[in-house]
Amino acid sequence: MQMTDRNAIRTEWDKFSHLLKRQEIPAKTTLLQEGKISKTMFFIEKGCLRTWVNNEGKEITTQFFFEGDSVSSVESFRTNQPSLYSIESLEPCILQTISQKDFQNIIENTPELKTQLEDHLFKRFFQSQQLLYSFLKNNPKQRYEELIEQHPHIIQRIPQHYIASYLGITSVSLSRIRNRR
Amino acid sequence: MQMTDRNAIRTEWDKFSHLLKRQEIPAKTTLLQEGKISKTMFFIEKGCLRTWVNNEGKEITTQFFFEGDSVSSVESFRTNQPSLYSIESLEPCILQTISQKDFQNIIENTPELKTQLEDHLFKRFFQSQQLLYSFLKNNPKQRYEELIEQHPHIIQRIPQHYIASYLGITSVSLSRIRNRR
DNA sequence: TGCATTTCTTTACAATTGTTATCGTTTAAT
DNA sequence: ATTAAACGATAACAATTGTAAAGAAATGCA
Repeated sequence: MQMTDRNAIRTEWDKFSHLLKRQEIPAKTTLLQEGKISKTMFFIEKGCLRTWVNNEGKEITTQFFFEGDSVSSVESFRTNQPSLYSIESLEPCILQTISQKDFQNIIENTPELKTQLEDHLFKRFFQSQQLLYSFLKNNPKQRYEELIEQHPHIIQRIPQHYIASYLGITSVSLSRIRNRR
Repeated sequence: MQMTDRNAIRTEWDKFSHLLKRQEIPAKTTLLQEGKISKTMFFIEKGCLRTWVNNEGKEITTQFFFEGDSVSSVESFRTNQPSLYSIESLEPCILQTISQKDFQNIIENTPELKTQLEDHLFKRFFQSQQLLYSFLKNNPKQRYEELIEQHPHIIQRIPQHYIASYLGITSVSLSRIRNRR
């Protein structure tokens, strides 16, 4: 999964701002390709990103990220294994980036941040589980309504066909759900 | 989510076997009720357990555990929050149990084990994510075939209606999938 | 062994979803 | 401003799933 905890970790990282590099990218820019090893972590200053996996030629979006979020292929970043998903911009973005090497140095030499990172990962784990439960408990319509309730900014900002795959359905089906009743 | 990493953590824990209590329970025994705070971790010596959530009166099984697995409501155990699911035996079991207090003492005083626990949690996080991807990528039939391939012992040992809810479908639908082709 | 419970299958029907395609509309880039 | 690309809605049809009910088969316990 990815890191994303608005304003929580980011503020701590400001102490190491000299290790950050500013980067501007247009929309639809690939920051990490599925199968490659993640060597960079991104902080979103402006814009939004998504992660997605290729499933038999079709793109499935697995997560969205916005201003204040930190994004990387966490497993790949941590274990040097190939990433299971791609990271891509959905809008023109301003990013701050840090290398894996610098990141690991900071973590190893700052116990406080290490603890914070572990707590952060634990929270992400918890959220991932909650999302899984939503698939077990709810049908597509219910998941869509849950998304409206819990993450209205996603509905407002992201094109629907990305949201559809994020919900595990086709864009046709999402359009039907929206225009029912 | 729950801990489960056959023979990995367990062997380390043998050093603290004097803190473990042996417990024998019949099938269908509730070890932790949804909404309660988890104060115990279980190691399965013999038998199997499941975790499940209540969804509008219907039970949805979220995970299965077997010999060598360690089981607790990890989030509840770690944060003292009410558990989101129940833990229940599916067969008569022999368990070894350790209290939250003893567990935390060991973790805090054994850096090696603390690191091991964090790695373990990271792996669980990764698995939880993989499972989520399976829901995004595959239809029920594909998920069932994936389960046969990756966890055949579950198919062999667990009644089908539990497996059905674990796959996010009804037992009727699973029966149909099995008897197609 | 016998009985009760649990488990699995099957049927019929309604509802939902996937697929493919078409067609406006909106958005973005030059 | 014009053109191309992206996006969303809709239709028709096949396939899948949920629901409710009934019954067969397997299991567990007295």
